[in-house]
Amino acid sequence: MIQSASAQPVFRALADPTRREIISMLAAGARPVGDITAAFDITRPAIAKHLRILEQGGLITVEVKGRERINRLNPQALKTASDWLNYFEEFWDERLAKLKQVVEDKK
Amino acid sequence: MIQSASAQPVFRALADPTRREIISMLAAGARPVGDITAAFDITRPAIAKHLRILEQGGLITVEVKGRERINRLNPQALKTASDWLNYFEEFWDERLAKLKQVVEDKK
DNA sequence: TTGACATAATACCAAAAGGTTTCCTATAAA
DNA sequence: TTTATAGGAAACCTTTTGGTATTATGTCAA
Repeated sequence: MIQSASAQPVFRALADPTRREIISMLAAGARPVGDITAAFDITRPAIAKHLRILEQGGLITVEVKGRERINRLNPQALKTASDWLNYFEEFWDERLAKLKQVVEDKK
Repeated sequence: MIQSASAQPVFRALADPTRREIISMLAAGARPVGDITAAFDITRPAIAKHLRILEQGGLITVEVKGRERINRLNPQALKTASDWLNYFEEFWDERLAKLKQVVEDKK
């Protein structure tokens, strides 16, 4: 299969539940670091580390605005992971699997 | 959003590149531990650990057959991760985003 | 029944991950 | 022009991760 070269930082970013929650949060709108920190029980430096990993995976972009850093979801990066998984769609989708079977039987 | 309770072991399993390669390999057919080990540059115990993590994530099932352990892909588990990601589809799919815009404008 | 084979189990190690506290810097506001 | 606010940076700690080597176990085959 075509193994996307940039899949690793994306899957790495998605591996942590806190980071996935941050993604869900940012889907509702861009937020500064402080807002995000307020929604969790961990310290700001911990959130900052998660944000950096999300940024490395291309999942968020950061816009510096005065003394704030606005974190914005970049959903295109999620597509990288989705594409990888969807390659296996034929294996889990029964309809597709049966169609495949019919096609192969006709050969 | 509906946060699937079982998403964590799946995303955890997907986080490692070796494990994703194993998944790709098993998509072509079930394989015993030795076969999988032969395809990588790491030792059998290392592969065995990866397989256990894949099993914990529900991504593979294991069938003991004599002295062999046949590892079989369980693609349904991949769907768990895919579903999570597809929740955000509207954010990355321009067509959908525009449709959403039209619907919201009509309100 | 005696090897050879497929794999598990255990003990161990180094590095990475996830967190904390403390201190520093830049911007906004009084 | 102080002072409060938003956030970064560094140092440190503990647990998890990904790997190793070694030893043990059950099964097939000569």
